[in-house]
Amino acid sequence: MSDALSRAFFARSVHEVAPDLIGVTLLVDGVGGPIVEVEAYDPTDPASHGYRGRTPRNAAMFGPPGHAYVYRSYGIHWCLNLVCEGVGIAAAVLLRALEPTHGVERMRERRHVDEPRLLAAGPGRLCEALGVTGEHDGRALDRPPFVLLPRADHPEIVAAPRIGITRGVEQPWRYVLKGSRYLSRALPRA
DNA sequence: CAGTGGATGCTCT
DNA sequence: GAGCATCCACTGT
Repeated sequence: MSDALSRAFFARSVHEVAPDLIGVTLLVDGVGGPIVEVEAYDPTDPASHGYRGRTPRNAAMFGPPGHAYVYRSYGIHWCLNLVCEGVGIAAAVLLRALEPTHGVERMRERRHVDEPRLLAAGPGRLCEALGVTGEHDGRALDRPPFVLLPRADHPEIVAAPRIGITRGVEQPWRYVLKGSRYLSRALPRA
């Protein structure tokens, strides 16, 4: 097994970190797998929660890099971001999907679904499968329950427009593992 | 398959 | 009071 990702990994622009996260294995209490889909949200981005300044909800986004930012979506789901850049700068990468490889049985129980394809394909599903909740907001990513393992090989990555937003729609800041069966949605046709 | 609408809670205007 | 970085069930082809 390799060493965990260094803190310096996250102290960079989201536009560098986001594609670098594709293929990185995320585990929460031993449950998870390789990340196959993410979205970048930078400080100048009107679609970002941090765009209008710091609030109680988005405080973790402005905190030190290498920490989690977890928020509630549509009153029902949790969504997990990995904070980048530096203190006082709102920058984070939203995790949208991963390939279930570790603790698959646990994911099935939490999701009440059998098909591997539907276990962690989508930001809300990913959090439910891994047991991520608001309790994880602001927690360091290099300490339990989180584990992040570097990828072995450089994967083929495709950029596309982001999903579910109304502003900043033209930015191709969604990154996916090419050919993955575990995406939240298929890539738009070229 | 595509499209629609409801659930549900919190933040910010 | 509006608007969500969503998911699921249900409708109609």
